Amino acid sequence: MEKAESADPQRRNSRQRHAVQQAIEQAGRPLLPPEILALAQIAQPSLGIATVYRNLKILVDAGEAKTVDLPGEATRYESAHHGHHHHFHCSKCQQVFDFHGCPPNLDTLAPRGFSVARHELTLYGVCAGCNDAPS
Amino acid sequence: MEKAESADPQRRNSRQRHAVQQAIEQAGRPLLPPEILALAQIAQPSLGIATVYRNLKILVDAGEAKTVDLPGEATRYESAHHGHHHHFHCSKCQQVFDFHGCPPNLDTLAPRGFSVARHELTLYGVCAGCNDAPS
DNA sequence: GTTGTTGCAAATCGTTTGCAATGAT
DNA sequence: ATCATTGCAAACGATTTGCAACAAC
Repeated sequence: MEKAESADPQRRNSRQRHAVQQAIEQAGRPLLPPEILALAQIAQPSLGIATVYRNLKILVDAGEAKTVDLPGEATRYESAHHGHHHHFHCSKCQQVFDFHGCPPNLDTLAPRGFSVARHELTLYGVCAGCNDAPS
Repeated sequence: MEKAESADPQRRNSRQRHAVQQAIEQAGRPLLPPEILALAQIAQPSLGIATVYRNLKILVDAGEAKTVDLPGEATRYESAHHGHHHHFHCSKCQQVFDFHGCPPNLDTLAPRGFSVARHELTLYGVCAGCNDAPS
């Protein structure tokens, strides 16, 4: 029910965490945990999925990574260092694209008394590639 | 991986499906499956959670209901007949609120060549109630 | 009577956690 | 040496599915 800020432990530089971070840092798109596992295992073959999840949580808490949630899909993770952007989900190829820029004055949309800290915008439609494609 | 449009069966008017639909139709906010179960069980006490899920899927496919996905939370369901709106997620009380109105020209944000059919906007912050509350 | 639908329990999927072993400081 | 971190397997919560009984047409 709560965030539990209880004195976080000292962080150590594990090879595993580094491998996980590298994976999401180098990917240009949001990755699923199994994809991250596969990528990170290139550097750390013994890596397990539980450790991937543990480190993803740590990285997200540390502001190094962000979660990307699309309806009906498992949570993806992406670097938090790739600037502010949003996602476009192509209904044809099911791929997720980044796009930059976002509407101004989003905070004025919330009901009075509400304070807006963050927003998430996702566009759905057909990407350029699929718009071209025969069918 | 695919939607499977394979000749859907004839639908019959089961009391259970009706109860599920009534529940989401009458709620003014997105509901969790267990909440829907509880509401629908008022009319159909024998109703089980599996049937709730089965009917939610049917209703969503039929365009009667919509899913509301928030990061880290289970999927909620709401009526598709309550007009266009977006969601505000309070980081304190974890409740989800509807708000109407949305930014103009959202379609111009997508990269060139992309066609925007739909959009989803979620604001995160603290709701009026929690902003007032002592702590 | 046919066949969509139900309820239950078991199964599945994504994610988390207990624990003893391991590694970074 | 200390204590964060790991790998594995078991546990977990949300959702799905097999199946025999049931109900809508």
